[in-house]
Amino acid sequence: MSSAAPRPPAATIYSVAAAAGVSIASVSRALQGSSEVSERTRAKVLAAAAKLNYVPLAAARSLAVRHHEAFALVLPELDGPYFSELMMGFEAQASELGHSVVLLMTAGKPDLERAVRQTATRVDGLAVLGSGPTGRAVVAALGAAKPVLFIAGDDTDDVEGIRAENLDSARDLTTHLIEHGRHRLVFVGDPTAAPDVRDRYEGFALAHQVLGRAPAPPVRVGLRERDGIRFAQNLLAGDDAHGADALVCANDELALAIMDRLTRAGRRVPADIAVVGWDDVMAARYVRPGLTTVRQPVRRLGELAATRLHGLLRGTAVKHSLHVLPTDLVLRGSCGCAEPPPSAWS
Amino acid sequence: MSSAAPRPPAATIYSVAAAAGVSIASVSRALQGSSEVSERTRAKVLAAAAKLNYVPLAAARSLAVRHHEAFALVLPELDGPYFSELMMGFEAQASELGHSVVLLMTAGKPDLERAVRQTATRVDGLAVLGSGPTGRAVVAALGAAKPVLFIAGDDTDDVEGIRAENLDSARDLTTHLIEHGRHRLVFVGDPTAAPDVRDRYEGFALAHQVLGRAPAPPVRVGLRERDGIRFAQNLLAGDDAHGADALVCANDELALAIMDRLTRAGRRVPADIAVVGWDDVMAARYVRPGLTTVRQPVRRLGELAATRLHGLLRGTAVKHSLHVLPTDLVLRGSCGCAEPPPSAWS
DNA sequence: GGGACACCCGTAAGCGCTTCCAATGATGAA
DNA sequence: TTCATCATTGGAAGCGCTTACGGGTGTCCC
Repeated sequence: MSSAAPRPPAATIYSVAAAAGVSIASVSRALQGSSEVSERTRAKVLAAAAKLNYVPLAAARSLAVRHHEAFALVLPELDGPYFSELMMGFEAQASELGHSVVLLMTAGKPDLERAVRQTATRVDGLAVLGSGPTGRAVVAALGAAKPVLFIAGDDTDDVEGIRAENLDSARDLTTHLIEHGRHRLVFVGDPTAAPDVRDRYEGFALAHQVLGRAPAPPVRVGLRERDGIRFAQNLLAGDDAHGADALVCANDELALAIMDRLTRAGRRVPADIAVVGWDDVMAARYVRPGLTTVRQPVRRLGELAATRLHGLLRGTAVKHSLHVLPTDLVLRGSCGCAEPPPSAWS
Repeated sequence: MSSAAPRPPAATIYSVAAAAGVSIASVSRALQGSSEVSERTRAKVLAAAAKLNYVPLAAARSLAVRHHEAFALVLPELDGPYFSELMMGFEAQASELGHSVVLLMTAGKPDLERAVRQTATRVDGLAVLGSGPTGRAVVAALGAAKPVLFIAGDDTDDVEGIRAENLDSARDLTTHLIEHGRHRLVFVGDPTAAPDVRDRYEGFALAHQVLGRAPAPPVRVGLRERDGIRFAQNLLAGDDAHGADALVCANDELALAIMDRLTRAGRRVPADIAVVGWDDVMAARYVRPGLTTVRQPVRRLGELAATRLHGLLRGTAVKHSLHVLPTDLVLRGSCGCAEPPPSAWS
């Protein structure tokens, strides 16, 4: 049922040196592109390395040079375009800077601290999405042993943070809804769940206040599809958001699920009730009406995380200068705007 | 403009040993949970380690134990639920098996071979999505230096492969469409692009052949949104898929984009033309009509990849036993079936 | 009370790589 | 021709950790 893995012993710098007839120092120099080797030697080494299929051992190098050339990205999960984009941006930039990225997912991990520590052993720094439980666990596990960066979280004394703009866009979005003539706006999402959501609700409230209106308290639900379904059921049953004519949802996943349920139950969007979200996920432009939402520069956020970690490591980079990236409103049909024609569709 | 990073010198096993008043061997033993230490010593070591905020150096351990406890996952990109799910499954299982995962994205990388080699230096084995250009590059860069596993690719002499079932589900899906009374089915996708797509077209063809019909040749387009848009335009212009009353698309992204464009142009789905896809992405159940598709056990594919890599490494696991995971048809409205009621909706 | 045995623990030898330092040979100047 | 100079090279130390190996306790039994 099982067959041995007869992998030949891996080539080392010694076997390459022997094959090339030079010292290991020369092999190292030739392979690192140092100028201190003659062309002749370099050629011999390269040939030997190729023949032996030599893959140097990062562990040995790391030990010698005393760093890893690797970053960790720790995410709660990886569902939906937000995480994908973030990760792609991070990986691209890290790679550009010469770093590998090791990934750690925290959802469903029984011993988070252990997982964090194990990851931390092999990287120079970690970027963590959110400063919530995950973020705290990371800091708890690591102390200040390695640089940590919070993405879309609050920055604290010992941890830096970067994030996208939320408050202003929330205010604009809410104001936009009010200008559509909506009177009873309800925010769907839990402001205490994440700084992102907190800021969005704050913007929502602000838009009301400048008009001398009182914002309704938020309906505290999670960010996932299932939370939206539950909320929609409650709304239809008359329990939540009574009489609302506009729903400002904390993200698109929520908004999409709610819109779907409402529509199926005969409510018309946006005629009876407007629905908007955040993130501009792919599905947001496929539903009818298209979902009005806020596009976040998520990829850039990922890139910035890698860049900043790099800076932190090298001691260049101002400490605790929170970076905030701008966002864009994208208006589609669900807020009451005219649906853009197909040709302008993107 | 820049401030130094005054990170104190990291604690090592030596500093912990000194602080605990024991030898480094004892520290190692205590931290590894070896039984060869007294409770007293273990407690002292743990306390010292905690106080010093000790994070052991994986590089040093790797060097000593001669493996990395890490796998690489090599993906072309990370857009959409397919990749996310795959990665989540892979990471979860790898973690379960005590491995870290380092991620390598190949899209947009100028020097792929270099990137692969750099990644390979720090892992015990690599899982690669697809046996196409990316897969070949990996094998080229590595030779047989490390175990490599192709996910959803062809397995070759030196590389193992795992994948989801495609041919049968394609046959079933196609047959289902024919049973709905469709006569002119067209396959949208390029069978030469990936083994996945190849098998899907093969199943498509098979379904025709058993009924004594001749399958139409595939319309060779890519798998992305933009490819779907272009195809839809051609179809509307009468250039491609002339007279088709059913479109079997190589994936959901394509199907969704096509369905959207067609609907906007006044074609009724499924009345005028049925559209089906593969993957069961989130958006597939939000569009109206719901997209009939094939659900792949993508997460399990990721898990299996990690498990198999682990087996390969330990020499347990049969070589070249291609694993094929079963798939499910999920019937929604776009093929002509009655749309399931909300309560049965999932 | 002495020997055998467990049980812990410290010593030291590497793991594969980088890099400082000294040695070598070649080259040019005197 | 001789000596200083330079470009290359090899020797060797050391990065932090694991793990035989052997030595030192304490315990138990005869």
